[in-house]
Amino acid sequence: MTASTVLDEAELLERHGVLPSAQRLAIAQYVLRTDEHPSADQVFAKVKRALPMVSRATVYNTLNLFVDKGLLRAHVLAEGKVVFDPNLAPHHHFIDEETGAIHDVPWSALAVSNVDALEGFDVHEYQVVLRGKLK
Amino acid sequence: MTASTVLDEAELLERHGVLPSAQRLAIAQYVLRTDEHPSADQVFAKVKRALPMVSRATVYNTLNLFVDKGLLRAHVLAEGKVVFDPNLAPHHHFIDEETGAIHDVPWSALAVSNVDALEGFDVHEYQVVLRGKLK
DNA sequence: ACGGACCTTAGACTGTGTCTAAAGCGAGAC
DNA sequence: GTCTCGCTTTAGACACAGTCTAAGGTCCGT
Ligand SMILES: [Mn+2]
Ligand SMILES: [Mn+2]
Ligand SMILES: [Zn+2]
Ligand SMILES: [Zn+2]
Repeated sequence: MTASTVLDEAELLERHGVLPSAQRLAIAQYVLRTDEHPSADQVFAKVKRALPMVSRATVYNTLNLFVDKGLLRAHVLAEGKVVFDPNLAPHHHFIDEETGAIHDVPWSALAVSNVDALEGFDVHEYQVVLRGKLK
Repeated sequence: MTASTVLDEAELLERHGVLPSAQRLAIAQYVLRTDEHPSADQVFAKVKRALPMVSRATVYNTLNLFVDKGLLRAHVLAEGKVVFDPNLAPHHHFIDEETGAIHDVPWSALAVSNVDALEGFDVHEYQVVLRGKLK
């Protein structure tokens, strides 16, 4: 994986109009592959292990750039932090009330009816947000 | 309304185990009747008009107390602020992407199927969060 | 080499929410 | 009527997420 992974990440960034740099690649290699829904400061902590001199501002700038360029989505699902999600397909979220962990729920696992018929609202996107404990 | 409204609020607080004070009543009279989904600092701004000496700490303490006592629900629907909602019945939320305004969507307006059959998740509550523009 | 565009950096700054320590208040006890 | 004790309120300090600024670094094209 290693060498070809980095090349693939560079290509992916370029295809989305993002010039690859060492910092952007290090951030991409973690955040575009995780299923942890990390916050910006969690990304910062992870990336510092691979690239100790990276700055907090660069991590925030890069995550926001990735969102703008369509490489990542940002979600607000709990108090106090935005989380980043490389899963670009529509899906729902389950939040473990005991740990705060966020789990993806496939779009096909649930069905929401009547969205198009809602009076007065022109809905661009929606998701079901579920809370509970793991079974 | 006015005089009997205050009495009703005091009774409501007492029934939920909250000792009524002038500050708590002033906060209750706004936040338990609004449909604006205000943030704590929006509540603070409103309540200061009626009770100019009220402190920010009291507003935060009181809103959290109301949530603990089941008079209010707190929601995190956008970055950077918790909003408070006196509508205790299950319902969904539509967020106007242009203004950030939050609108209630009645539970009966949508139907979510298959929640109970989700593998691995013991769901305690859920809601649909919709974003778009007003029609 | 040089210039210029773009990127990264440290740290200051802002806004939301919590905590602390001291003062205020009010319903009984006397 | 005053005391007292628990509860409430207050101002401001504090903690943390996120943004901004100003300065310096990097990468190319010439
Ligand atoms: Mn952002
Ligand atoms: Mn809270
Ligand atoms: Zn997700
Ligand atoms: Zn609501």
